[in-house]
Amino acid sequence: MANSVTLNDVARLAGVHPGTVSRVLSRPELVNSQTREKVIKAVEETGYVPNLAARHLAGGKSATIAIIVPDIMNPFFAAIAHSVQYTARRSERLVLFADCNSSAMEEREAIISLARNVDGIIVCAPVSDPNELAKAALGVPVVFVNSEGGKNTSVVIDQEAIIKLAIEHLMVLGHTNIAVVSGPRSFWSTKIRNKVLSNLIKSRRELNISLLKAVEPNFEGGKSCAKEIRSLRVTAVAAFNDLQALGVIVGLTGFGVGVPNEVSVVGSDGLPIGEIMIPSLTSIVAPLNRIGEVALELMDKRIHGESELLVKVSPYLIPRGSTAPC
Amino acid sequence: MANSVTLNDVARLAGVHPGTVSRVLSRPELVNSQTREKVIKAVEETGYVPNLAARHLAGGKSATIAIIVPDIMNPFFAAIAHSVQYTARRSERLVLFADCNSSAMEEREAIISLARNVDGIIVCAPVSDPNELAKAALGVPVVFVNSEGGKNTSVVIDQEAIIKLAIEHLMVLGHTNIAVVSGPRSFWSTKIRNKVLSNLIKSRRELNISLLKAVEPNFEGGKSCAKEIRSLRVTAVAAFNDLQALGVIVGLTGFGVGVPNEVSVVGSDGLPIGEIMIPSLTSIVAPLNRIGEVALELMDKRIHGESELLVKVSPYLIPRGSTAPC
DNA sequence: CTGAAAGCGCTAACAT
DNA sequence: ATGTTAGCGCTTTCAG
Repeated sequence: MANSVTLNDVARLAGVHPGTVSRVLSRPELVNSQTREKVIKAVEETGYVPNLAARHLAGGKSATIAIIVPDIMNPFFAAIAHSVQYTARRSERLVLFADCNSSAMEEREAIISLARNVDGIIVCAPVSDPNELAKAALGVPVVFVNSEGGKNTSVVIDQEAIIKLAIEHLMVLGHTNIAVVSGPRSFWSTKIRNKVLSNLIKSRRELNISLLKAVEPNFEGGKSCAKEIRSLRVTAVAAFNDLQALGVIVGLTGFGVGVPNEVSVVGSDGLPIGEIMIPSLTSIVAPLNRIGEVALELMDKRIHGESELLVKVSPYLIPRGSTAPC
Repeated sequence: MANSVTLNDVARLAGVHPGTVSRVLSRPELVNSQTREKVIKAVEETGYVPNLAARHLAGGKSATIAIIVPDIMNPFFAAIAHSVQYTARRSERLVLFADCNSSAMEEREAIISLARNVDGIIVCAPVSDPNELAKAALGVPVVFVNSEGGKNTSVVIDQEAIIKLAIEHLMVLGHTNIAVVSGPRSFWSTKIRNKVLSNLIKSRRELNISLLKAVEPNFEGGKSCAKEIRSLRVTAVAAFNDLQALGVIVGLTGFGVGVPNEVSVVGSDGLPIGEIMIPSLTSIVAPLNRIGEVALELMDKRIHGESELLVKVSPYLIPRGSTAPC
């Protein structure tokens, strides 16, 4: 489309062969500095922008990566998408994005239609089996976020640390009767957390931890637990994530249970909303802006044949208004 | 990359010429039904997925569009991005996404680097001059969301309706002393709304509307207005958007001013958070899921040479807990 | 209705 | 250090 300037136009203007222009753009050190200057000048004068399709076809690299998220409206994934796009731009790569509506089918379709057209795919919190997804990518590097296992490459938020930080924080405040709200059974993170919790329950007999049934990791899910939490007579709750924590707080408040006066609540993710709600939310912050960086590093390593399979990023706790001494 | 199946492979398997396979894929009606069946079978057996780069190069269409947003973490834009991507997928188009951090420079750079590689660009709430941006796109169709003017194609949320719905709702509740919080001066929507407001102030002498100074369209911006609002002794506030409304409510509450008992607050955008906060937020809902649809329709029309320049989508009011009779 | 052939804009060997 | 050449995988004329 449009009156686009091609590499040939630049070559003509600079009085060199197209191959030379290509070289200046990809490996300038191979070109005589005078020639290089001429070419660069011509590029600037013409406003030349490379045609990625042609590059892809000729060179085998698309300079494009894809990110697949279950739901871009979820601030957790929006933050990851932001981080991926920010990092990709620094290395002059474009980002294709697909929102699969938490549907396994759409996720699979997205992988298939993207694989041939990108240099790598980042899949956030996959809803289908990662091994299957990796297979569907037909050799294109896939990096998973918050998922782990098989021969896959992953960057995950350290789930064990999340649990430990939350429980420890509550213990320091004197809480021993604690309810833990569970995320969906299908989530990788839920599985890990539940494992860690059962160990904790065994090893720390002074604690009385009630693991609640699995609910959706959102406001409604949290709110739906409020009744059970009240009847449990615990003094503290650790929610699966911030949205759920918010639901728990609203639910408890609705039953006349004060937060943090009567019950302390700790969330997870460190979403911006936790800062502004009342009470503000104590949360285990996941450094989401690092996820994109790490994911792209891992992708590059995989492209170059390395095989660092797993990076855990460490969360940290921000104490705020929703937790108080027992 | 990978052991990808090409169109030639399919042709060989089906025992036809590659050109025929291409035809089956693009204009099946031109092909004998028996041949077509053979080809389709071969496509399925091989799991052939077209190489978009090659298609783009040969056919001039990339089957890819781009969306540029100021900030994907803002749920308003996340919703639009979701809608665009959902619509694009139905017509088998991929979506490149760029988050320009509300920076005019990054916005411009994004347009330039994307233009050559997509069939069209959607720019949400442009921070730089739309005419300049359209020029930078070098003939690639650009559709603006919430921006208007020049010869550009836009889809906008009817700003006049937003103001009128908000004010009318408050009037019906008996409010006559109303503060209106303003968005950033640079926003197209701010300009429109302020114009509508000054007309309203002139024509409705029974109303006492105070137009507050411009603040950021987020929680902090809203909160920073609370003091002035209190001193104004109004009974109602119309915020620029929901995030701001939330800030106003938190700020007022902090000063001991009850919402909605003493002051009613109405927001705009209809974000999910308005539903769950306490009090829940009366808001002017923008049908964001329609934006993507409309934007892509307009883009297609522009590609086919039509020139429908502007579509306004209509917002509607959802009354909730943050507004009450005066 | 289908085969043949040219070429989209670029890169990467190879040749000089 | 630069020019030359042969495609990358596909669409699209043009013939037949």
